[in-house]
Amino acid sequence: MSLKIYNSYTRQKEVFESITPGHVGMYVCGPTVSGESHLGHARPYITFDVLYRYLTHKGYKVRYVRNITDAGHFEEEGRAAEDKVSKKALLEKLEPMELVQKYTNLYHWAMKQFNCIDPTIEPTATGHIVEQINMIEKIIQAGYAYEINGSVYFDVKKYAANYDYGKLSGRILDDLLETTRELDGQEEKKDRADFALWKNAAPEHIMRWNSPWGEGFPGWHIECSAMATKYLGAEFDIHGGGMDLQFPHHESEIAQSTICNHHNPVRYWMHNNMITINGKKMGKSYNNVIKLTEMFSGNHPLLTQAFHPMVIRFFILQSHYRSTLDFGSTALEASEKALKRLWEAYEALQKMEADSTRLTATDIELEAKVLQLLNELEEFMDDDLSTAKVLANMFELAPTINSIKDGIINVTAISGTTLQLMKDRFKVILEDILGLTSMNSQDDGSLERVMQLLIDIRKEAKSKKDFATSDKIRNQLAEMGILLKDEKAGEMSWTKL
RNA sequence: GGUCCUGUGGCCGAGUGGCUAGGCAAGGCUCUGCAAAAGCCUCUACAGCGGUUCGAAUCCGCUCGGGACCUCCA
Repeated sequence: MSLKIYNSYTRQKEVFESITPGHVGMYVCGPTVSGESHLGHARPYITFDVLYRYLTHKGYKVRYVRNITDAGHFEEEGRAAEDKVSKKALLEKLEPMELVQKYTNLYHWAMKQFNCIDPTIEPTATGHIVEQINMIEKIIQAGYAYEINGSVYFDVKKYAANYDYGKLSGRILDDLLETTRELDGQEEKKDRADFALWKNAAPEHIMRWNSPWGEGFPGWHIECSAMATKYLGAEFDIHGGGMDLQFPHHESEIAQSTICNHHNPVRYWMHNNMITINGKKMGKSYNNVIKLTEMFSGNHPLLTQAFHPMVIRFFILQSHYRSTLDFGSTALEASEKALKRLWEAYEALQKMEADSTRLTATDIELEAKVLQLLNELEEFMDDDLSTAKVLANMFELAPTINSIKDGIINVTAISGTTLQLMKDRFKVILEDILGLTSMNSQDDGSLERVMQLLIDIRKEAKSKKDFATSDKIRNQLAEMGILLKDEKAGEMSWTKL
Protein backbone atom coordinates (compact mmCIF):
# COMPACT_ATOMS: atom_id res chain seq x y z
CA MET A 1 0.00 0.00 0.00
CA SER A 2 1.27 3.41 -0.80
CA LEU A 3 0.72 6.73 0.81
CA LYS A 4 -1.19 9.31 -1.15
CA ILE A 5 -1.03 12.91 -0.14
CA TYR A 6 -2.77 15.96 -1.43
CA ASN A 7 -0.23 18.21 -3.06
CA SER A 8 -1.24 21.86 -2.85
CA TYR A 9 1.11 22.58 -5.73
CA THR A 10 -0.68 20.37 -8.21
CA ARG A 11 -4.02 20.45 -6.41
CA GLN A 12 -4.48 16.74 -6.45
CA LYS A 13 -3.77 13.63 -4.47
CA GLU A 14 -0.54 12.01 -5.52
CA VAL A 15 1.24 8.83 -4.62
CA PHE A 16 4.11 9.76 -2.38
CA GLU A 17 7.52 8.79 -3.67
CA SER A 18 10.59 10.10 -1.94
CA ILE A 19 13.50 11.51 -3.87
CA THR A 20 15.98 9.27 -2.11
CA PRO A 21 14.56 5.81 -1.52
CA GLY A 22 14.05 5.14 2.15
CA HIS A 23 14.64 8.75 3.15
CA VAL A 24 12.33 11.72 3.44
CA GLY A 25 13.23 15.37 3.83
CA MET A 26 10.45 17.33 5.44
CA TYR A 27 10.28 21.00 6.32
CA VAL A 28 7.51 22.52 8.41
CA CYS A 29 7.09 26.20 9.14
CA GLY A 30 7.52 26.65 12.87
CA PRO A 31 6.35 29.36 15.21
CA THR A 32 7.27 32.98 15.46
CA VAL A 33 8.30 33.16 19.07
CA SER A 34 7.24 36.71 19.72
CA GLY A 35 4.20 35.55 21.64
CA GLU A 36 2.46 32.62 23.18
CA SER A 37 1.18 29.78 21.00
CA HIS A 38 -2.56 29.44 20.66
CA LEU A 39 -4.94 26.68 19.68
CA GLY A 40 -4.59 27.48 16.00
CA HIS A 41 -0.89 26.83 16.13
CA ALA A 42 -1.48 23.40 17.57
CA ARG A 43 -2.96 22.14 14.36
CA PRO A 44 -0.02 22.10 11.99
CA TYR A 45 2.31 20.77 14.63
CA ILE A 46 -0.01 17.92 15.49
CA THR A 47 -0.87 17.25 11.85
CA PHE A 48 2.73 17.07 10.75
CA ASP A 49 3.71 15.18 13.85
CA VAL A 50 1.30 12.48 12.72
CA LEU A 51 2.78 12.62 9.23
CA TYR A 52 6.29 12.31 10.67
CA ARG A 53 5.22 9.38 12.80
CA TYR A 54 3.47 7.74 9.90
CA LEU A 55 6.39 8.09 7.53
CA THR A 56 8.63 6.65 10.21
CA HIS A 57 6.17 3.81 10.70
CA LYS A 58 6.32 3.15 6.97
CA GLY A 59 10.03 2.63 7.32
CA TYR A 60 11.34 5.94 6.08
CA LYS A 61 14.22 7.65 7.74
CA VAL A 62 12.92 11.18 8.03
CA ARG A 63 14.85 14.36 8.44
CA TYR A 64 12.26 16.63 9.96
CA VAL A 65 13.22 20.30 10.01
CA ARG A 66 11.00 22.76 11.80
CA ASN A 67 12.29 26.26 12.26
CA ILE A 68 11.96 28.77 15.04
CA THR A 69 11.38 32.28 13.74
CA ASP A 70 13.12 34.39 16.30
CA ALA A 71 14.38 37.21 14.16
CA GLY A 72 11.11 39.03 13.96
CA HIS A 73 9.50 40.60 10.98
CA PHE A 74 8.33 44.03 10.16
CA GLU A 75 4.67 44.45 10.84
CA GLU A 76 4.16 46.37 7.69
CA GLU A 77 6.74 46.90 5.07
CA GLY A 78 8.56 50.14 5.27
CA ARG A 79 6.83 51.31 8.39
CA ALA A 80 9.15 52.66 11.07
CA ALA A 81 11.36 49.68 11.33
CA GLU A 82 9.93 48.07 14.37
CA ASP A 83 9.58 44.36 14.21
CA LYS A 84 7.26 42.32 16.29
CA VAL A 85 9.94 41.06 18.54
CA SER A 86 11.59 44.34 19.35
CA LYS A 87 8.30 46.16 19.82
CA LYS A 88 7.09 43.72 22.41
CA ALA A 89 10.45 43.67 24.05
CA LEU A 90 10.25 47.35 24.76
CA LEU A 91 6.84 46.91 26.29
CA GLU A 92 7.94 44.13 28.53
CA LYS A 93 11.32 45.66 29.16
CA LEU A 94 13.10 42.52 28.18
CA GLU A 95 16.03 41.83 25.94
CA PRO A 96 14.73 40.59 22.60
CA MET A 97 16.52 37.30 22.99
CA GLU A 98 15.14 36.98 26.49
CA LEU A 99 11.66 37.30 25.13
CA VAL A 100 12.38 34.89 22.33
CA GLN A 101 13.79 32.40 24.79
CA LYS A 102 10.75 32.65 27.02
CA TYR A 103 8.30 31.91 24.24
CA THR A 104 10.51 29.25 22.73
CA ASN A 105 10.53 27.44 26.05
CA LEU A 106 6.79 27.79 26.36
CA TYR A 107 6.33 26.46 22.86
CA HIS A 108 8.54 23.47 23.55
CA TRP A 109 6.63 22.79 26.70
CA ALA A 110 3.32 22.84 24.82
CA MET A 111 4.69 20.48 22.18
CA LYS A 112 5.66 18.07 24.93
CA GLN A 113 2.15 18.27 26.35
CA PHE A 114 0.80 17.31 22.96
CA ASN A 115 3.25 14.43 22.77
CA CYS A 116 4.74 15.81 19.58
CA ILE A 117 8.06 14.27 18.69
CA ASP A 118 10.89 16.76 18.42
CA PRO A 119 11.99 17.59 14.90
CA THR A 120 15.38 16.20 14.01
CA ILE A 121 16.65 19.71 13.35
CA GLU A 122 15.12 22.85 14.80
CA PRO A 123 17.06 25.74 13.31
CA THR A 124 16.61 29.34 14.35
CA ALA A 125 16.51 32.30 12.02
CA THR A 126 19.01 34.21 14.12
CA GLY A 127 21.40 31.31 13.89
CA HIS A 128 21.35 31.42 10.11
CA ILE A 129 21.87 35.06 9.27
CA VAL A 130 25.00 34.22 7.31
CA GLU A 131 23.22 31.64 5.20
CA GLN A 132 20.44 34.10 4.51
CA ILE A 133 22.86 36.82 3.45
CA ASN A 134 24.66 34.39 1.17
CA MET A 135 21.44 33.41 -0.43
CA ILE A 136 20.43 37.01 -0.99
CA GLU A 137 23.77 37.69 -2.62
CA LYS A 138 23.26 34.79 -4.99
CA ILE A 139 19.86 36.10 -5.94
CA ILE A 140 21.31 39.54 -6.60
CA GLN A 141 24.07 38.01 -8.71
CA ALA A 142 21.47 36.12 -10.69
CA GLY A 143 19.80 39.43 -11.37
CA TYR A 144 16.56 38.79 -9.57
CA ALA A 145 16.99 41.20 -6.70
CA TYR A 146 17.99 44.83 -6.32
CA GLU A 147 19.21 47.02 -3.52
CA ILE A 148 17.68 50.32 -2.54
CA ASN A 149 18.57 52.35 0.54
CA GLY A 150 20.16 49.44 2.32
CA SER A 151 17.23 47.13 1.64
CA VAL A 152 17.08 44.34 -0.90
CA TYR A 153 13.96 43.38 -2.79
CA PHE A 154 13.10 40.41 -4.93
CA ASP A 155 12.11 41.29 -8.48
CA VAL A 156 8.85 39.43 -8.85
CA LYS A 157 8.00 40.74 -12.29
CA LYS A 158 11.24 39.48 -13.75
CA TYR A 159 10.81 36.17 -12.01
CA ALA A 160 7.27 35.79 -13.27
CA ALA A 161 8.45 36.41 -16.82
CA ASN A 162 10.68 33.35 -16.69
CA TYR A 163 9.12 31.10 -14.08
CA ASP A 164 5.76 29.89 -12.91
CA TYR A 165 5.08 32.54 -10.28
CA GLY A 166 1.81 32.12 -8.42
CA LYS A 167 1.30 28.47 -9.23
CA LEU A 168 1.20 27.33 -5.63
CA SER A 169 -1.27 29.93 -4.44
CA GLY A 170 -3.24 30.27 -7.64
CA ARG A 171 -2.20 33.86 -7.94
CA ILE A 172 -1.90 35.84 -11.15
CA LEU A 173 0.71 38.57 -11.06
CA ASP A 174 -1.42 41.06 -12.95
CA ASP A 175 -4.16 40.70 -10.35
CA LEU A 176 -1.68 41.35 -7.60
CA LEU A 177 -0.44 44.46 -9.30
CA GLU A 178 -3.98 45.77 -9.49
CA THR A 179 -4.61 45.44 -5.79
CA THR A 180 -5.89 48.76 -4.59
CA ARG A 181 -4.54 48.40 -1.12
CA GLU A 182 -2.17 51.17 -0.15
CA LEU A 183 0.77 50.32 2.01
CA ASP A 184 3.40 52.61 3.38
CA GLY A 185 6.89 52.42 2.01
CA GLN A 186 5.81 50.98 -1.32
CA GLU A 187 7.58 53.70 -3.23
CA GLU A 188 10.94 52.16 -2.43
CA LYS A 189 10.15 49.01 -4.34
CA LYS A 190 10.22 48.93 -8.12
CA ASP A 191 6.99 47.06 -8.08
CA ARG A 192 4.32 46.54 -5.48
CA ALA A 193 4.49 42.76 -5.83
CA ASP A 194 8.17 42.71 -4.90
CA PHE A 195 9.02 41.48 -1.46
CA ALA A 196 11.88 42.18 0.89
CA LEU A 197 14.89 39.92 1.20
CA TRP A 198 16.72 42.26 3.52
CA LYS A 199 15.49 45.31 5.36
CA ASN A 200 17.52 48.25 6.40
CA ALA A 201 17.21 48.72 10.17
CA ALA A 202 16.13 52.03 11.57
CA PRO A 203 18.17 53.25 14.54
CA GLU A 204 15.58 52.19 17.11
CA HIS A 205 15.48 48.69 15.77
CA ILE A 206 17.13 46.43 18.32
CA MET A 207 17.63 43.27 16.33
CA ARG A 208 20.16 44.08 13.64
CA TRP A 209 23.00 42.46 11.79
CA ASN A 210 25.80 43.61 9.55
CA SER A 211 25.37 42.88 5.90
CA PRO A 212 26.82 43.95 2.57
CA TRP A 213 23.96 46.45 2.44
CA GLY A 214 24.47 47.90 5.89
CA GLU A 215 22.89 47.06 9.22
CA GLY A 216 19.53 45.42 8.93
CA PHE A 217 17.57 42.25 9.30
CA PRO A 218 16.34 39.53 6.97
CA GLY A 219 13.01 39.56 5.23
CA TRP A 220 10.41 37.13 6.37
CA HIS A 221 10.58 34.55 3.61
CA ILE A 222 14.30 34.10 3.21
CA GLU A 223 14.93 32.21 6.43
CA CYS A 224 12.88 29.20 5.38
CA SER A 225 14.55 29.09 1.98
CA ALA A 226 17.99 29.32 3.51
CA MET A 227 17.49 26.76 6.23
CA ALA A 228 15.58 24.30 4.08
CA THR A 229 18.33 24.50 1.49
CA LYS A 230 21.05 24.03 4.06
CA TYR A 231 19.56 20.98 5.72
CA LEU A 232 17.45 19.39 3.01
CA GLY A 233 19.10 20.46 -0.23
CA ALA A 234 18.01 22.15 -3.41
CA GLU A 235 15.08 19.80 -3.77
CA PHE A 236 13.34 18.01 -0.96
CA ASP A 237 10.23 15.95 -0.44
CA ILE A 238 7.67 17.63 1.75
CA HIS A 239 7.00 21.16 2.89
CA GLY A 240 4.21 21.74 5.35
CA GLY A 241 2.52 24.68 6.96
CA GLY A 242 -0.78 26.44 7.47
CA MET A 243 -2.91 27.40 4.52
CA ASP A 244 -2.55 31.04 5.41
CA LEU A 245 1.14 30.80 4.60
CA GLN A 246 0.56 29.72 1.05
CA PHE A 247 0.71 33.30 -0.06
CA PRO A 248 2.87 35.19 0.08
CA HIS A 249 5.23 33.18 2.26
CA HIS A 250 5.48 29.87 0.42
CA GLU A 251 5.13 31.41 -2.99
CA SER A 252 8.10 33.63 -2.18
CA GLU A 253 10.02 30.72 -0.82
CA ILE A 254 9.65 28.89 -4.12
CA ALA A 255 10.84 31.95 -6.02
CA GLN A 256 13.90 32.51 -3.84
CA SER A 257 14.99 28.90 -3.80
CA THR A 258 14.36 28.43 -7.47
CA ILE A 259 16.64 31.33 -8.38
CA CYS A 260 19.28 30.43 -5.86
CA ASN A 261 19.39 26.67 -6.40
CA HIS A 262 18.13 26.44 -9.97
CA HIS A 263 15.54 23.97 -8.85
CA ASN A 264 11.93 23.91 -7.79
CA PRO A 265 12.55 23.26 -4.12
CA VAL A 266 9.61 21.12 -3.04
CA ARG A 267 8.00 17.94 -4.37
CA TYR A 268 4.92 17.89 -2.16
CA TRP A 269 3.40 20.95 -0.57
CA MET A 270 1.00 20.23 2.26
CA HIS A 271 -1.23 22.80 3.92
CA ASN A 272 -3.44 22.34 6.92
CA ASN A 273 -6.64 24.32 7.20
CA MET A 274 -7.51 26.75 9.96
CA ILE A 275 -9.16 26.32 13.31
CA THR A 276 -12.11 28.67 13.55
CA ILE A 277 -14.23 30.15 16.29
CA ASN A 278 -17.84 30.75 15.28
CA GLY A 279 -16.73 30.24 11.73
CA LYS A 280 -13.98 32.85 11.91
CA LYS A 281 -10.34 32.00 11.69
CA MET A 282 -8.55 32.01 15.01
CA GLY A 283 -5.77 34.50 14.68
CA LYS A 284 -4.01 37.44 16.16
CA SER A 285 -5.61 39.79 13.68
CA TYR A 286 -9.08 38.71 14.74
CA ASN A 287 -8.41 38.97 18.43
CA ASN A 288 -10.08 35.67 19.07
CA VAL A 289 -7.22 33.43 20.08
CA ILE A 290 -7.26 30.98 22.93
CA LYS A 291 -3.76 30.37 24.14
CA LEU A 292 -2.63 26.86 24.83
CA THR A 293 -2.00 27.62 28.47
CA GLU A 294 -5.60 28.81 28.66
CA MET A 295 -6.83 25.64 27.00
CA PHE A 296 -4.98 23.49 29.49
CA SER A 297 -6.17 25.52 32.48
CA GLY A 298 -9.69 26.33 31.32
CA ASN A 299 -9.01 29.94 32.15
CA HIS A 300 -10.83 31.65 29.31
CA PRO A 301 -14.38 33.03 28.96
CA LEU A 302 -15.16 30.71 26.06
CA LEU A 303 -14.12 27.62 27.96
CA THR A 304 -16.37 25.78 30.36
CA GLN A 305 -13.54 23.70 31.74
CA ALA A 306 -9.89 22.81 31.34
CA PHE A 307 -8.98 20.48 28.50
CA HIS A 308 -6.26 17.90 28.60
CA PRO A 309 -3.73 18.24 25.78
CA MET A 310 -4.65 14.77 24.59
CA VAL A 311 -8.26 15.87 24.22
CA ILE A 312 -7.14 18.71 21.99
CA ARG A 313 -4.94 16.39 19.99
CA PHE A 314 -7.81 13.96 19.61
CA PHE A 315 -10.20 16.77 18.70
CA ILE A 316 -7.89 17.83 15.90
CA LEU A 317 -7.47 14.27 14.65
CA GLN A 318 -11.22 13.77 14.49
CA SER A 319 -11.40 16.05 11.48
CA HIS A 320 -9.41 15.97 8.29
CA TYR A 321 -6.43 18.30 8.30
CA ARG A 322 -7.53 20.09 5.14
CA SER A 323 -10.95 21.00 6.53
CA THR A 324 -11.62 23.93 8.76
CA LEU A 325 -12.32 22.85 12.28
CA ASP A 326 -14.69 24.91 14.35
CA PHE A 327 -13.72 25.24 17.95
CA GLY A 328 -16.33 25.09 20.65
CA SER A 329 -16.32 24.07 24.26
CA THR A 330 -19.13 21.58 23.69
CA ALA A 331 -17.24 20.04 20.79
CA LEU A 332 -14.21 19.66 23.05
CA GLU A 333 -16.35 18.11 25.77
CA ALA A 334 -17.66 15.61 23.27
CA SER A 335 -14.11 14.78 22.26
CA GLU A 336 -13.12 14.31 25.86
CA LYS A 337 -15.84 11.77 26.51
CA ALA A 338 -15.15 10.01 23.25
CA LEU A 339 -11.43 9.75 23.87
CA LYS A 340 -11.99 8.38 27.35
CA ARG A 341 -14.30 5.70 26.07
CA LEU A 342 -11.95 4.74 23.27
CA TRP A 343 -8.93 4.72 25.52
CA GLU A 344 -10.59 2.56 28.15
CA ALA A 345 -11.57 0.07 25.49
CA TYR A 346 -7.98 0.15 24.27
CA GLU A 347 -6.60 -0.52 27.73
CA ALA A 348 -9.06 -3.33 28.26
CA LEU A 349 -7.97 -4.80 24.94
CA GLN A 350 -4.33 -4.73 25.93
CA LYS A 351 -5.12 -6.65 29.09
CA MET A 352 -6.69 -9.49 27.15
CA GLU A 353 -4.79 -12.68 26.57
CA ALA A 354 -4.61 -13.53 22.93
CA ASP A 355 -3.97 -17.15 22.12
CA SER A 356 -2.29 -16.93 18.75
CA THR A 357 -2.51 -20.67 18.27
CA ARG A 358 -6.30 -20.53 18.21
CA LEU A 359 -7.00 -20.00 14.57
CA THR A 360 -10.73 -20.52 14.44
CA ALA A 361 -13.57 -18.15 15.11
CA THR A 362 -17.05 -19.19 16.20
CA ASP A 363 -18.63 -16.06 14.81
CA ILE A 364 -17.48 -15.94 11.22
CA GLU A 365 -19.34 -12.74 10.50
CA LEU A 366 -17.83 -10.85 13.41
CA GLU A 367 -14.40 -12.19 12.62
CA ALA A 368 -14.68 -10.87 9.07
CA LYS A 369 -15.98 -7.51 10.21
CA VAL A 370 -13.20 -7.06 12.74
CA LEU A 371 -10.56 -7.97 10.18
CA GLN A 372 -11.99 -5.58 7.65
CA LEU A 373 -12.13 -2.70 10.10
CA LEU A 374 -8.56 -3.41 11.14
CA ASN A 375 -7.27 -3.64 7.62
CA GLU A 376 -8.89 -0.37 6.66
CA LEU A 377 -6.95 1.53 9.29
CA GLU A 378 -3.77 1.77 7.26
CA GLU A 379 -5.74 2.29 4.04
CA PHE A 380 -7.29 5.37 5.59
CA MET A 381 -3.95 6.66 6.81
CA ASP A 382 -2.60 6.15 3.32
CA ASP A 383 -5.44 8.21 1.93
CA ASP A 384 -4.04 11.62 2.74
CA LEU A 385 -3.97 10.98 6.48
CA SER A 386 -7.68 10.39 7.00
CA THR A 387 -7.37 10.22 10.74
CA ALA A 388 -11.08 10.87 11.23
CA LYS A 389 -11.89 7.66 9.40
CA VAL A 390 -9.26 5.76 11.31
CA LEU A 391 -10.82 6.81 14.58
CA ALA A 392 -14.32 6.01 13.32
CA ASN A 393 -13.25 2.43 12.65
CA MET A 394 -11.73 2.14 16.07
CA PHE A 395 -14.95 3.32 17.61
CA GLU A 396 -16.75 0.67 15.65
CA LEU A 397 -14.52 -1.92 17.24
CA ALA A 398 -14.94 -0.60 20.76
CA PRO A 399 -18.29 -2.33 21.43
CA THR A 400 -16.77 -5.67 20.41
CA ILE A 401 -13.84 -5.14 22.74
CA ASN A 402 -16.06 -4.11 25.63
CA SER A 403 -18.41 -7.02 25.01
CA ILE A 404 -15.57 -9.49 25.10
CA LYS A 405 -14.31 -7.91 28.28
CA ASP A 406 -17.75 -8.10 29.89
CA GLY A 407 -18.32 -11.65 28.69
CA ILE A 408 -21.26 -10.65 26.53
CA ILE A 409 -19.33 -11.99 23.61
CA ASN A 410 -17.19 -15.04 24.15
CA VAL A 411 -13.57 -14.47 23.32
CA THR A 412 -13.69 -17.44 20.99
CA ALA A 413 -16.08 -15.53 18.74
CA ILE A 414 -13.02 -14.21 16.98
CA SER A 415 -9.81 -16.08 16.41
CA GLY A 416 -6.82 -15.67 18.67
CA THR A 417 -4.80 -14.36 15.77
CA THR A 418 -7.37 -11.69 15.05
CA LEU A 419 -7.46 -10.66 18.68
CA GLN A 420 -3.69 -10.41 18.67
CA LEU A 421 -3.82 -8.44 15.44
CA MET A 422 -6.33 -6.07 17.00
CA LYS A 423 -4.09 -5.58 20.01
CA ASP A 424 -1.11 -4.85 17.80
CA ARG A 425 -2.92 -2.54 15.40
CA PHE A 426 -4.56 -0.55 18.14
CA LYS A 427 -1.25 0.04 19.81
CA VAL A 428 0.51 1.05 16.64
CA ILE A 429 -2.25 3.33 15.44
CA LEU A 430 -3.21 5.00 18.70
CA GLU A 431 0.17 5.36 20.32
CA ASP A 432 2.79 5.22 17.59
CA ILE A 433 1.00 6.95 14.73
CA LEU A 434 -1.69 9.15 16.20
CA GLY A 435 0.57 9.87 19.15
CA LEU A 436 -2.10 9.58 21.81
CA THR A 437 -1.21 8.76 25.39
CA SER A 438 -3.04 8.04 28.58
CA MET A 439 -4.65 11.06 30.17
CA ASN A 440 -3.85 9.75 33.61
CA SER A 441 -0.62 11.34 34.61
CA GLN A 442 2.10 8.88 35.31
CA ASP A 443 2.80 7.94 38.86
CA ASP A 444 5.07 5.35 40.40
CA GLY A 445 2.29 2.79 40.39
CA SER A 446 1.45 3.22 44.03
CA LEU A 447 -1.93 4.68 43.19
CA GLU A 448 -2.63 1.60 41.13
CA ARG A 449 -1.85 -0.61 44.11
CA VAL A 450 -3.89 1.49 46.53
CA MET A 451 -6.82 1.36 44.18
CA GLN A 452 -6.53 -2.40 43.92
CA LEU A 453 -6.69 -2.61 47.69
CA LEU A 454 -9.83 -0.48 47.83
CA ILE A 455 -11.39 -2.54 45.09
CA ASP A 456 -10.67 -5.73 47.00
CA ILE A 457 -12.22 -4.32 50.17
CA ARG A 458 -15.26 -3.15 48.23
CA LYS A 459 -15.69 -6.54 46.59
CA GLU A 460 -15.59 -8.16 50.01
CA ALA A 461 -18.15 -5.74 51.39
CA LYS A 462 -20.43 -6.32 48.44
CA SER A 463 -20.25 -10.03 48.78
CA LYS A 464 -21.35 -9.64 52.39
CA LYS A 465 -24.08 -7.25 51.27
CA ASP A 466 -22.43 -4.56 53.35
CA PHE A 467 -23.54 -1.81 51.00
CA ALA A 468 -22.80 0.93 53.51
CA THR A 469 -19.11 0.16 53.24
CA SER A 470 -19.16 -0.41 49.49
CA ASP A 471 -21.01 2.84 48.87
CA LYS A 472 -18.71 4.73 51.18
CA ILE A 473 -15.69 3.64 49.20
CA ARG A 474 -17.30 4.48 45.90
CA ASN A 475 -18.76 7.81 47.01
CA GLN A 476 -15.68 9.09 48.74
CA LEU A 477 -13.51 8.17 45.80
CA ALA A 478 -15.94 10.04 43.59
CA GLU A 479 -15.44 13.11 45.72
CA MET A 480 -11.73 12.77 45.13
CA GLY A 481 -12.33 12.60 41.42
CA ILE A 482 -11.95 8.90 40.95
CA LEU A 483 -14.78 7.01 39.35
CA LEU A 484 -15.23 3.40 40.34
CA LYS A 485 -17.09 1.28 37.83
CA ASP A 486 -18.71 -2.08 38.51
CA GLU A 487 -18.41 -4.39 35.60
CA LYS A 488 -19.94 -7.65 34.58
CA ALA A 489 -18.77 -10.71 36.43
CA GLY A 490 -18.16 -8.69 39.59
CA GLU A 491 -15.02 -7.00 38.32
CA MET A 492 -14.31 -3.35 38.97
CA SER A 493 -12.26 -0.72 37.26
CA TRP A 494 -11.56 2.91 37.93
CA THR A 495 -10.80 6.08 36.11
CA LYS A 496 -9.97 9.63 36.97
CA LEU A 497 -12.69 12.14 36.23
C1' G B 1 -12.81 44.40 -6.31
C1' G B 2 -9.65 39.79 -7.67
C1' U B 3 -8.60 34.46 -6.60
C1' C B 4 -10.23 30.26 -4.10
C1' C B 5 -12.82 27.22 -0.53
C1' U B 6 -17.34 25.93 1.76
C1' G B 7 -22.93 25.07 3.42
C1' U B 8 -24.24 17.53 5.98
C1' G B 9 -29.31 15.12 11.19
C1' G B 10 -30.01 18.80 18.20
C1' C B 11 -24.33 19.78 18.16
C1' C B 12 -19.22 18.33 16.15
C1' G B 13 -17.67 16.06 12.07
C1' A B 14 -16.26 11.70 7.63
C1' G B 15 -17.88 11.24 2.94
C1' U B 16 -13.77 9.05 -3.79
C1' G B 17 -22.27 8.88 -8.28
C1' G B 18 -25.24 3.53 -6.29
C1' C B 19 -23.39 -0.19 -0.49
C1' U B 20 -27.39 4.00 6.21
C1' A B 21 -18.99 6.92 8.61
C1' G B 22 -18.08 8.03 13.56
C1' G B 23 -18.41 10.93 18.07
C1' C B 24 -21.44 13.75 21.63
C1' A B 25 -26.43 14.70 23.16
C1' A B 26 -31.56 12.56 23.46
C1' G B 27 -35.18 8.39 24.09
C1' G B 28 -36.13 3.07 25.04
C1' C B 29 -34.30 -1.65 26.77
C1' U B 30 -30.66 -5.27 29.12
C1' C B 31 -27.30 -5.98 32.99
C1' U B 32 -27.19 -4.31 38.25
C1' G B 33 -28.27 -4.06 45.76
C1' C B 34 -28.37 1.18 44.01
C1' A B 35 -25.80 4.46 40.78
C1' A B 36 -22.35 4.72 37.08
C1' A B 37 -19.98 2.07 33.32
C1' A B 38 -20.88 -1.35 29.48
C1' G B 39 -24.07 -3.67 25.74
C1' C B 40 -28.41 -3.59 22.38
C1' C B 41 -32.05 -0.58 19.80
C1' U B 42 -34.19 4.23 17.96
C1' C B 43 -33.21 9.21 15.75
C1' U B 44 -31.52 8.14 7.76
C1' A B 45 -29.47 14.41 7.17
C1' C B 46 -27.12 16.49 3.08
C1' A B 47 -28.83 25.37 1.93
C1' G B 48 -32.57 26.38 -2.24
C1' C B 49 -33.89 25.83 -7.43
C1' G B 50 -32.83 23.72 -12.04
C1' G B 51 -29.80 20.23 -15.08
C1' U B 52 -26.71 15.69 -16.47
C1' U B 53 -27.54 10.38 -15.19
C1' C B 54 -30.90 4.23 -14.80
C1' G B 55 -29.20 6.52 -10.12
C1' A B 56 -26.32 12.73 -6.97
C1' A B 57 -24.79 14.77 -0.42
C1' U B 58 -21.15 13.57 -4.24
C1' C B 59 -20.89 16.17 -11.30
C1' C B 60 -22.75 21.06 -13.91
C1' G B 61 -25.44 25.90 -13.68
C1' C B 62 -27.93 29.68 -11.03
C1' U B 63 -29.60 31.83 -6.26
C1' C B 64 -28.84 32.60 -1.10
C1' G B 65 -25.57 32.01 3.21
C1' G B 66 -20.48 31.30 5.55
C1' G B 67 -15.28 31.62 5.19
C1' A B 68 -9.96 32.12 3.53
C1' C B 69 -6.14 34.62 0.86
C1' C B 70 -4.73 39.21 -1.70
C1' U B 71 -1.17 42.83 4.74
C1' C B 72 1.67 40.00 9.96
C1' C B 73 -0.85 35.36 10.50
C1' A B 74 -0.50 28.04 11.76
